[in-house]
Amino acid sequence: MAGGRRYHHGNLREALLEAALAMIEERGASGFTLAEAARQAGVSAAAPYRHFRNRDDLLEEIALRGFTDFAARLEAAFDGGRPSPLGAMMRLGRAYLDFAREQPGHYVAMFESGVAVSGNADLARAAEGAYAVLLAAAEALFARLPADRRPPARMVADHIFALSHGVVELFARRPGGLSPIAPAEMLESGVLIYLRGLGVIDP
Amino acid sequence: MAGGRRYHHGNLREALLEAALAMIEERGASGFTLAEAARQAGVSAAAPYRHFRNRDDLLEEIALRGFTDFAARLEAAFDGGRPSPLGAMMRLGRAYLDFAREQPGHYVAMFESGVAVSGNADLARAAEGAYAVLLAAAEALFARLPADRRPPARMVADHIFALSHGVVELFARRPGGLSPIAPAEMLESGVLIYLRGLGVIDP
DNA sequence: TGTACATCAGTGAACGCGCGTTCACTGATGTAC
DNA sequence: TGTACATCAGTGAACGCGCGTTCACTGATGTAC
Repeated sequence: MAGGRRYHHGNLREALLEAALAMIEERGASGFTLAEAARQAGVSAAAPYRHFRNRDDLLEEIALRGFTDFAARLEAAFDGGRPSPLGAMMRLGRAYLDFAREQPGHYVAMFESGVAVSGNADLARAAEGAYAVLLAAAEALFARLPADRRPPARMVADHIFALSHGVVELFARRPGGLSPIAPAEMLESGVLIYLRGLGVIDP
Repeated sequence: MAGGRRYHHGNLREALLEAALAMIEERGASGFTLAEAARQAGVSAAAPYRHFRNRDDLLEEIALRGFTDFAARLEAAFDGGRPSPLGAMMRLGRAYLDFAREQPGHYVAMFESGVAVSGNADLARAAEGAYAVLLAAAEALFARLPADRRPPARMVADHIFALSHGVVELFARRPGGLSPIAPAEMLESGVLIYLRGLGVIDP
């Protein structure tokens, strides 16, 4: 950026995260190496250890940022369930796919890297934050039903989570696409049919 | 097995596949190495090259066998849609989860290893065979509907495929389980709600 | 039944490679006075 | 404004490691006669 190589990089931590992210996008979680990230940032192989305990530490930081951004996007899409819980749920689905498409490296770090979410309190908190939005969206759908006729919100959140993840993994990330149906369309129709089955939408 | 080390292994190809499978189950697709597989089979690191062109070749063979077994299990579960297409579809869901649980190494090689299905004709054929069963099961559901009221079978097959895969990835393979709901129960309820939304089941 | 020989499935050594990580070090920065 | 010094963020060399793959080779097997 600022011309010649200076002894101090100035922003090495961020540069390493960025380089790692690009490598994960291109070659998957196991295709990322600290050595290569250092090389791309223009520093020695030892430099990253001033900013991260080890390789896993950097990977977890990427997953953490991913979950944080993910939760924020879902939260924004949900928007308190306004104007209608159904509309909010459909926005959530779109936001899910948008995130997976726009932040593929983060998505991989979060869900395909084998990172132990439960072994890192910050990570677990951030992941739960994202799940909480899904749960709130499910609950909002049933707010006007009599309490004894509400489906379990957790189950509904899990179903929609699973469907979304499945669409991403099987249909959104393949080169060319395994199916002629566009992922966004596929998730939208799937969720609509599912919600009709729940009795939330009239046939 | 038969006592001392003989010069000829006798069944090296199978032994390597088995060792690789076990490594994939334990450490994921990227955690498998030819060198370690050879070690476990008790042969030199060069021996595998008498049976496989390279590392990818072995991985593809595992994925191929996985898809073949998978298709056969789905076919058996579908059983021509007897006695009812609905019952057959539910059996298909159970067979999907059973396969993922009983053959985790194969499942990983098939869906998480980055193996290029489209780059290997045999593999592509086997994968299509499995998908064809799902498609047939979807079509069978609508056989008695008037043709102009049938949902697109491909879409339905894709939805159910995505939901199944999502359940496996998010809820079936985690230690302890991310959700208190058992995967089998979760997939079953999800498919039932979805099919009700399609109008295939009465409310 | 015995022998010659082609074929096959192994060996062992070597190649080049890149990785994660540690260590004692040093150049740059910023703070106290 | 100037200087001493602590702290910080780099370096470069080295460690031990394991991997995929190739090569010329050799021991075992099985077939033809």
